[in-house]
Amino acid sequence: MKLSAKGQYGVRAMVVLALNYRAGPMPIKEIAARENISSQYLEQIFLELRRADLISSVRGARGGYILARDPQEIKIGDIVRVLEGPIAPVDCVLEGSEEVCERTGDCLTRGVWEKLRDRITEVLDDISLEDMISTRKVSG
Amino acid sequence: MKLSAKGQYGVRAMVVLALNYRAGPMPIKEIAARENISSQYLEQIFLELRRADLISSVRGARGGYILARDPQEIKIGDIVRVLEGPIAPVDCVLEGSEEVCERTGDCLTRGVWEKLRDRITEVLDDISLEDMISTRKVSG
DNA sequence: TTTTATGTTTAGTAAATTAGTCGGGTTTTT
DNA sequence: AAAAACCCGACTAATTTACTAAACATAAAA
Repeated sequence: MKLSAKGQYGVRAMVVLALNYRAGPMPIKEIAARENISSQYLEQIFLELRRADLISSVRGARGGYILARDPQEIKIGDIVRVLEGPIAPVDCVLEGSEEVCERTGDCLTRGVWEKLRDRITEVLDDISLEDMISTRKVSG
Repeated sequence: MKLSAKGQYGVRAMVVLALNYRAGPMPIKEIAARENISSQYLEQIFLELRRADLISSVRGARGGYILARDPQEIKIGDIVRVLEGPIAPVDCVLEGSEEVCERTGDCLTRGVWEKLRDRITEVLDDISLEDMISTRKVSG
């Protein structure tokens, strides 16, 4: 039930981009230094985020990365799904796919995992980057 | 954000014990066969669950395992914590410990993870084994 | 136009974790 | 005594994680 370092790094880096939004592209090295992340590892993360159209890149000198859209349009869930895959506590309740295991029908555990998945999704899809940078404390 | 196989196996095995509650001890091999789990791996899992006082064992011929208390007294969260450790999407918001990272105060991501941890905890601590075996569908 | 700053991409890899297996115990009941 | 069950430590193969290396492509500035 843990987010991987990759997911955490991704969210932190996206928050930095959100803080820098409208100030032009920000080079990966600057973000990596600020957040104490290996810049080469962050490159790989940004590659995935770019392919998912959450950020866009500007090449060449004075280039860097920018959010692909406004901070309030990007939810934490969007970032997590790109970097960690579909949200689901167990594989048999993967979001999107209606795939089920052979024991469906008499599977007594499925209900809990679905409920858990839905609550996790609710939280992650409710909070945007804008929310994170505009409030010091997200109401519990 | 996935439960490990160990955690899933543990919950499934505990559900079987709940179904068998009051019918005397149930041998590990029977549970393992029924749930398609390696019985030697299940032994390791049961060892942890027993040490955590969630189940108790009866040795000798016709022995086996029984829930240590009533099914409604055992929450899914209890099982998950034993097998997966404290519930937390990221280490800096581990439940119980007030441990914080060096960036506390100006950490913008912390709030989301706390909220997420609390929602996960709510779900897992709300559902008991009794709930799982008495309802086919847990209301979403 | 050369230099340099930056992003792009593929490949590799060491450490950790996971998900078990193996092989023997010991204990208790029949 | 024998059978049925639990107890336990060591080992391991596969997978995942978290990077590193290195070369290349592109764009801007000098």
